[in-house]
Amino acid sequence: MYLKPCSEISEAGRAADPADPFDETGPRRMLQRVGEGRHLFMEGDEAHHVYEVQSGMLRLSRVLENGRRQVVAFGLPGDVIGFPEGDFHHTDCDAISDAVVSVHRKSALEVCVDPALHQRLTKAALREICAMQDHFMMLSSKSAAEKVAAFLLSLAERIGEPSARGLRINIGMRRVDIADFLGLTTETVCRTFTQFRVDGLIVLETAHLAIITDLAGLRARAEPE
Amino acid sequence: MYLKPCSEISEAGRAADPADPFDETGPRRMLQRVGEGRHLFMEGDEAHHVYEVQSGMLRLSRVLENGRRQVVAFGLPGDVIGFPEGDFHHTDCDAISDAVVSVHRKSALEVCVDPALHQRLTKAALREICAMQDHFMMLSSKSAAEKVAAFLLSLAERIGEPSARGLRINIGMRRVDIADFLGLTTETVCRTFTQFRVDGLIVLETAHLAIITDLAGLRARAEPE
DNA sequence: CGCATCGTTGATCAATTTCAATGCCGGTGG
DNA sequence: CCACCGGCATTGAAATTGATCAACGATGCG
Repeated sequence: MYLKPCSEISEAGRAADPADPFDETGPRRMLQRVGEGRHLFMEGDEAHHVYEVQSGMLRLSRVLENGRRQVVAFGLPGDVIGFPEGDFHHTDCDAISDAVVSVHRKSALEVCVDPALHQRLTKAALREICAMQDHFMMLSSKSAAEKVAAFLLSLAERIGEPSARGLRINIGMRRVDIADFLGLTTETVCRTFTQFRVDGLIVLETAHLAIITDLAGLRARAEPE
Repeated sequence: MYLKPCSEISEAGRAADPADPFDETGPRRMLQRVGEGRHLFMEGDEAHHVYEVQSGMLRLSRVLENGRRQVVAFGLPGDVIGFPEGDFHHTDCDAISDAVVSVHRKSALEVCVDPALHQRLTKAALREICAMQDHFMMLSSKSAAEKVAAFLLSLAERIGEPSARGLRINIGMRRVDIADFLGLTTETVCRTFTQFRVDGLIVLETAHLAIITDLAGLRARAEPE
């Protein structure tokens, strides 16, 4: 069982209501903290806001009745999350690590009272569509090695930091999140990490701190043959 | 090889330029025909328009260098397709069957000169995001049977017509399209159709005309266990 | 009628899932 | 301070599934 049933989480697991966000830079910038493990919203919730991730990492996922889970996306700083469909959210969203998001009324997507914000959100929606198409390519990649390599590379592109030994990645999510994101099992993700490690493509300082030591080699693994 | 290389298609495979669409109901409604097999746009093309499908069926896909293909979505009547990212299209789009689309300037997504249209397109973009999340669930479904069942059900929901023997579906796309949409091979799609047929869930009048004779049974196959 | 394209079926094989056990680490309480 | 516990990561062996390779059938078109 990946997630507790909704009833158990109830209000306890929720982040504080955005009605009382802490406010850093004036009314234009309503911020909200989301503690690790807390839900920002859940599938079926009425959608009042969209969110821009400022810091931390969030996880967007859908859960099937039987407990199977698909991680739809990870929300990293700069991402806009919580695009509604109709008046409801269609995914769960919870924080993998303590996060701060800025809150915008959903209506900012529809009407042009704040043209700059509106355009930013619209562009984000289009970027999201494109990113999801990229994700399709990852999901349909036939082999586990291709998926995991592509995943690491996309993560490196977003949050990789150059270091002495190579590109350093702070992998915030757990193996099961990666597995559910890529349509694999945790075991397969693990084995693939190990394979990359013994092949000298990456170094795992800890399970969540990876260094890409052979970028070209990893890129090669992201493609067939 | 699924698709001819770009060079072979060149301009010959393209639909007529939208600069000269036929016009049925005045300037607000610029229509464009896309003959079967013709491309509406290709990955990397500069994006000037977005399109609303009026009739026919289109296919949105991405092709990897090695010829592997992922069908990102099918464009059915009512769908809006061609959402750009930056100034470019990030998928190919071609017609599976003769299609008619109405053409809107890309800018209609950004500025609110025509609020009704703008809102319609924005809603379509959000719907698209949600639909892609549904597609993720299908792609990550572990078994081929689940994928194909879910695919048939979603198709039935969109274009199914009640008939004496059950819900009738005109499957416009070929097996290879379904396979590339679901991350399977044509052989596996075939075998799964056959399995559903011998199990009495569907009847195949022709390869492209299916009737769901046991909706509940098919729904059961779309889920694990 | 023959060719080309697509759909179907069969047999084999490789890959990943599954099931199971062990290791690792941080937190907690005696 | 140390032992224990729970969650997560890792590894191993077996079982299942879908890909692959190959052949054949159906259908439409010149």
